[in-house]
Amino acid sequence: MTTKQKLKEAAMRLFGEKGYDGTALSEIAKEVGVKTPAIYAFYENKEDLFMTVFREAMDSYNTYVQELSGEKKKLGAKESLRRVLARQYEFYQRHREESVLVLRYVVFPPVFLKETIEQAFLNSDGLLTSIIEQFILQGMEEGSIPDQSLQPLVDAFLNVMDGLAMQYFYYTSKEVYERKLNHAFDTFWNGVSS
Amino acid sequence: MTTKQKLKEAAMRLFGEKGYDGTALSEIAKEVGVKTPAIYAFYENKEDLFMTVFREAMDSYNTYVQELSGEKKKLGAKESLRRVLARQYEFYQRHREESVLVLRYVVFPPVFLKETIEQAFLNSDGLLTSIIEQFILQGMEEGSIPDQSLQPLVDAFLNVMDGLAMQYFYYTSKEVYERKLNHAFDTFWNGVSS
Amino acid sequence: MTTKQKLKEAAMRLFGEKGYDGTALSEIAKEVGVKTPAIYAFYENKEDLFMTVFREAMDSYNTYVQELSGEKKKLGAKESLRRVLARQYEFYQRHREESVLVLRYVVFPPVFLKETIEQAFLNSDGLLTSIIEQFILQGMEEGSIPDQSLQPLVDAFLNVMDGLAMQYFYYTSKEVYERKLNHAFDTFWNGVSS
Amino acid sequence: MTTKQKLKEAAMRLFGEKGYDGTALSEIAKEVGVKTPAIYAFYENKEDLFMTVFREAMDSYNTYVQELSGEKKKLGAKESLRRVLARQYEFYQRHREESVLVLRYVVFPPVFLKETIEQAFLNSDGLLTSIIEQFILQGMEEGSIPDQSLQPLVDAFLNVMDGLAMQYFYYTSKEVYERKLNHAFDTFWNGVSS
DNA sequence: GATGAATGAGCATTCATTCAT
DNA sequence: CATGAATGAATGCTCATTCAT
Repeated sequence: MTTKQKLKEAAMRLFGEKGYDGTALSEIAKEVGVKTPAIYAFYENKEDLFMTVFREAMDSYNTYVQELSGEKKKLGAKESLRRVLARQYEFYQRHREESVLVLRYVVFPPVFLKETIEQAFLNSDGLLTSIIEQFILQGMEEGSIPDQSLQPLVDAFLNVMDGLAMQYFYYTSKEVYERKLNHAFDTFWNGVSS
Repeated sequence: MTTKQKLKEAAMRLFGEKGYDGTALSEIAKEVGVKTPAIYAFYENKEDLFMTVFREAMDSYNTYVQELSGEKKKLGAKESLRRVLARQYEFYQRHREESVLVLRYVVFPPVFLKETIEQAFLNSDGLLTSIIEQFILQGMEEGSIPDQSLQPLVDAFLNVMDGLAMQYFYYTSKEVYERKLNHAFDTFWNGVSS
Repeated sequence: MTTKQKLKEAAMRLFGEKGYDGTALSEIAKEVGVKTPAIYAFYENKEDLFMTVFREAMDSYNTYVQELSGEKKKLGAKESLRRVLARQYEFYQRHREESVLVLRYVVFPPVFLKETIEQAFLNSDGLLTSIIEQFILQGMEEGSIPDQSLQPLVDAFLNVMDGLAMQYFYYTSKEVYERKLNHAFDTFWNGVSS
Repeated sequence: MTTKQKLKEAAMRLFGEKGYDGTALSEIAKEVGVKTPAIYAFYENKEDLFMTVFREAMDSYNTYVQELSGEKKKLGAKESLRRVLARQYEFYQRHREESVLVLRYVVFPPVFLKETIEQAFLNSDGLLTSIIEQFILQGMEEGSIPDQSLQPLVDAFLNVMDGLAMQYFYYTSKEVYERKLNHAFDTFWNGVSS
């Protein structure tokens, strides 16, 4: 793997773990086995490295989420919605570094990123919203969800997702997390389908 | 107000907004109208100042939550649970700085705080759990919640709370947030009570 | 003498000798017997230190020049003009560091100083011009200088001064310099008075 | 034009404008449209590039001056001397970059150049002196200059030249400069011929 | 309590230079 | 010839911290 790629990965992990200000370029370089100035052969400066890495993580998350919409017809609404949570969980597990980074900086953006990130977040949020809407509409068509206005259900589901996002990062136990995921979803579905 | 108090407040806000590493003692001092070394008259060092401030924020949050349990008998279970969310929201609004700080460092603790914070969090979490349990039991006694095992409902409710916590910090609009809060709770209660 | 003062003097000499870019703050600090960051207790940054020092040198030169005009009546025009050169020479000798600095940066200003310096130079130049004018007028009144238009003589005298300024810095020998000064002035006066 | 030649020209301009320490090799390379290490194919290091360029500028100036001596018989002494100034002026205009460089580093040589430059300067100065001497002697033979010792007149003329050199770099206006040149020379000639 | 002076440690960044390709 | 990758050395600057006053 190229030095540039390795720098990106080290940066991803360290920026995620210790934050932008808490991560020295020298640490990133050291992890890659290179001296600090070598970074400047690939990135303009610390901010550039961070932004590159952050954008990539964000894109990776968005792509992951977007792929859900391709599968809508195969499953019932309930299973589709559960799959959304499962997929989010899968992303956290397979791309832990990206997840941490995205979550961290979406909730606590450094000043110089605030605007860019809000933009990116609204984008991603809108995408997700429309996917959820489709699944819920599907549920109404199927009859598994009674006819009612859409927004409350979408809001509730997004709330479940956000709650699970936070919990993923402070409940380290797989079992506990999966239990919480199931309980949250079951209660949600109960509320939606009755 | 004493310098010490003023330092605590400035530190609270700045540590919350810009993070531990992103906040220089000189900034805190400047906000208070004092030179940096003056801080050392009250706090051993940066870490000490941070810990003091963090602990206080955490305590403030815990106290706020704890006060809920005193009121259990006056209201029905549904209203009591809704009040929990309302109270959390109230805390965010009245003590925005404390909220940001607690949320930020519970989810992303700096290395030197990891252990302390996990302890504190488990504590707070346990407290909250038992309060929620009581309200749900009350609901079962009242008949507003069908008999069933407790944990799923508690997990679901805590998840609603966590979701709302995150959302408070990235949806800045009051109206949007309140809508999301109501929709999340209504769906939860629908799922729980049916 | 205070550290601040000592810093200024070291900066004056080093900036004059080795230029702005050729002088590291660490050198200045070292000469004063202090570590580099101590500089920041007194000056905002390198540019600030330089500007302070430069402005002071410029002021010092201007003051020196200005003092000439107070003495006009005591001497004949010829002696007064010769005294201007003598006084400039005296300034170079007594304030060698200031001289070098002023000359260096008036002729070769760094980009960030161009404007400020041009301003300061025009100021100083105007001052000097009017002093020379007075002495020449005095010469005409006395009859030592034939009536004629002023500007050619002023231009010629200022040119003598500029030439001597340059020569001071590349002819290190006192004797040679003084000879050149006398020859230049004598020829000038010959040209002016005939 | 060859890369080597282009490098020399870029170096000439940049070293003249911003000084040796203020000019990065990368800037020079960028102006030529080449990467920094390419420079090392032609020059041993920065110093070598600088010295090459400086020597060339110095030679160019010397050659220019030397060419004056070939023409001595065609004109009267006065016109010949005026031509020296005109030619110097012409050189400044046609070879502005070279002029700046020569002037800058003759007056303010960097440490590593001091010796070389003093040598070169004395050489050039001697050359110029002997040319001026010839013209003045010619004037005496012609009778346009009264018999007298040579040195004062040579010194005075060189002073005029030096003054004009300095002024060329801080009076940007062509008209002003030409006026100053004429006034300086006329006064000089007046002084010399009477 | 509070401050001015000072510092050690560290950081982002620049730059001249090297070397394999 | 020219470049990409890499580095050692240095630079300006920041920051937490100390200490005498």
